[in-house]
Amino acid sequence: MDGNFQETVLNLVKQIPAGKVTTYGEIARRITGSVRAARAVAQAVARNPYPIAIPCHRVVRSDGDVGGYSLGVEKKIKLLRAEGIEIGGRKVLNLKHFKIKIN
DNA sequence: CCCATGACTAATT
DNA sequence: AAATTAGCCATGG
Repeated sequence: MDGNFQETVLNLVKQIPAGKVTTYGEIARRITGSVRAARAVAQAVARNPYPIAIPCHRVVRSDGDVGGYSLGVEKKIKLLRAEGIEIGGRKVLNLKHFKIKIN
């Protein structure tokens, strides 16, 4: 198979440290050079086979909304809170503060 | 190759 | 500030 895109996405996600987050768009930008593939990135992480080992719960929306999660949004919020990320409603507070760029 | 789908985004209302 | 809308792109049928 040639599914290099998903593989690349998951490899980048693996590099996000606990207590930090990034956005679908940032990952897209890192891979394609533009934010336009953000939706494709979401597709890739949505099929993440190992949700805990590969911390896709640390990928959120650009507007601060936590976005979705294969094991349920509530679960995603719990995981993020457990890592010290503050969340109000469905949004990450101070996103700017926790957001990081990937190498 | 065409068409539908979705864990998105930026802009507009 | 919340809701809508159009645009985009990697998959899978």
